[in-house]
Amino acid sequence: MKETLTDLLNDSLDRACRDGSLAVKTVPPIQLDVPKDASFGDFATNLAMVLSGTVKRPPREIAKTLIDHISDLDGIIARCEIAGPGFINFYLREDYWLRTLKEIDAAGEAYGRSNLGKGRRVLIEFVSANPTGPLHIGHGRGAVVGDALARLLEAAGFAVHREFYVNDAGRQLRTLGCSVWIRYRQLFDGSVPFPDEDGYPGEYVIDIAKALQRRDADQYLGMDEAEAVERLSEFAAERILAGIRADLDRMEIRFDSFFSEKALYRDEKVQACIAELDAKALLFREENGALLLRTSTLGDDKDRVLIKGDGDPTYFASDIAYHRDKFARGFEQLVNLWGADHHGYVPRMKSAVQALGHDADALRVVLIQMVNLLRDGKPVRMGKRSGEFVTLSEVLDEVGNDVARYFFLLRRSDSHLDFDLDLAKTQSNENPVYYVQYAHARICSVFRQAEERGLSVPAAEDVTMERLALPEEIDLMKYLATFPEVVEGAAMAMEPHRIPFYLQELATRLHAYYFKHRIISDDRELSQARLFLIGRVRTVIRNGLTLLGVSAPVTM
RNA sequence: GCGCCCAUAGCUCAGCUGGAUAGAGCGUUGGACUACGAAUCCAAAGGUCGCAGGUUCGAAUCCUGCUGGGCGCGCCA
Repeated sequence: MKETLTDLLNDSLDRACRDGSLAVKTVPPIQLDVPKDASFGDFATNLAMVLSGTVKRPPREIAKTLIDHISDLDGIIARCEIAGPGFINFYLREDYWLRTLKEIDAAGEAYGRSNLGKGRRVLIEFVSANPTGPLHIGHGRGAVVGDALARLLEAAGFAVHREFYVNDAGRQLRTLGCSVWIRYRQLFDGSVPFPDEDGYPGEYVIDIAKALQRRDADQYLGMDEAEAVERLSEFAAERILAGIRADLDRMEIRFDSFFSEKALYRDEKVQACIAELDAKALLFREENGALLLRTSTLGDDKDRVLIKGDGDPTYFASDIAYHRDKFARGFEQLVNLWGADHHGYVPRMKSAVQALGHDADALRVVLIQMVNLLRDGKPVRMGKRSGEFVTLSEVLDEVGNDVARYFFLLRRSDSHLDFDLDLAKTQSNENPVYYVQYAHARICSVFRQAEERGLSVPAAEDVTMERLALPEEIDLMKYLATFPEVVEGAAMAMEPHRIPFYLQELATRLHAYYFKHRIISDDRELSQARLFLIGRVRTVIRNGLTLLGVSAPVTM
């Protein structure tokens, strides 16, 4: 309906220009807002104020002209008012909102979806945790936000591909191999020392060594160290990756592909990428033999090394090759979720994207800030190398998937998050998760009640919807009508947290309505109308929760 | 030293591309179940939107400077 009004305004502006009442050369984008204060109408526009600069006439006068030129053929506007410095406030006919209910009824699960993305292919890369240890809570946040974002983009009409980048080529993996190697030998000879630095001390490494011993006994002991470390690191990475997949599976996060860094080298894609950049004359060599990319001309602070003086490629080189491959696979828009501590890497990667011949905006990076795990109000220490971190799977054991997901999605992803384990575990009103779920369960309960009393809800066209005229009812309908815009906005801004906020507000309105008015009464016609209304609320809550990957329970 | 992010109620945070009297949850205080689930609802108290300038019809939002906090600045990954 926002579009309908926008059209009406555009039309009015057009008409006013033609008959000479307004001299506007360039039409500004029309902005329509839902005012915070309901007394300012259902929608308001600042159009007159925006125009007053170019037209050189007082805003209120322009507003008057615009209103006079509106032709509301469908009769959706009850009245318009000029307010304050020159706002035009629109008051829609109340029965107009009944259309929203029919719309939701007709669309069902599809209500809120749009074709904004026009099927454009998007690759969203997230988690991408190194296969050197189990996922921790920070990874969990990235995983959940990435998944919700993917769902949002799908809802907005994009063709989304979810990818996990596996860093299986770097030094970290070798370090892991060494750690397992030492733990493995310790199983046979307790005097073998574990290094103070440069190793993964975690308990899970010992488990891996034991598993290796169970499978292959002592067959690595006599092996050449380099070869043993190589084979052990592979074994360990596979095993850890399997654990990561199990965690993701548990959160119902599925990837379309796992992309191996090692494969980039194996398939000589890094070399091909460097050759392409070289052909574009974007590379230069320094005295010591290092090869650099001229990123400084593309928005980065300085030029970056692709091949080191010793001949080895940098991580940056393989990363460029990786992104080149993403484009080569036909994705027009790339979305990366990175830990916020990598923010300095963003301009570098964007300049690389430009070097490959794409627009800098073809890559969008969503930064995920740190998570502080709190227990008893105190932060739980989680040194990466201390080995005593709390794993994601332990957190899931404690609080469950719904709660974990909701907590992660409750804040903007680029701000710090305190994850309060005690709060997350309380099954009470202090826990925000249940508020929305309860609204859904409550509606389901009313429907069960209705059924018991032999009350069924007829098809939309047989419901006497005009019986819905209470302020709380109109209010609910208006709010339901904004859901598609909220989804679109959240998708385009890549801010999933807007959805929980919307749902919370919707639940508030539902609870308030429920408390004040009876749904089921002796008035059969009224009862059916009200059931129809809360049925649509249920649809929207369910659709919203689905976008978050949180369940919508029928009972609690 | 340079760069990025943040600063809003006692606490945790929203505030949609600048819009009208800055919102929510928790906490505090006081109310509401013989009717559809009280995991709920209603009400009150609580703010110099870090500070100082600037841009304009209009600024929590944009610009500059400052203060305070987080994080980056490898031929590491």
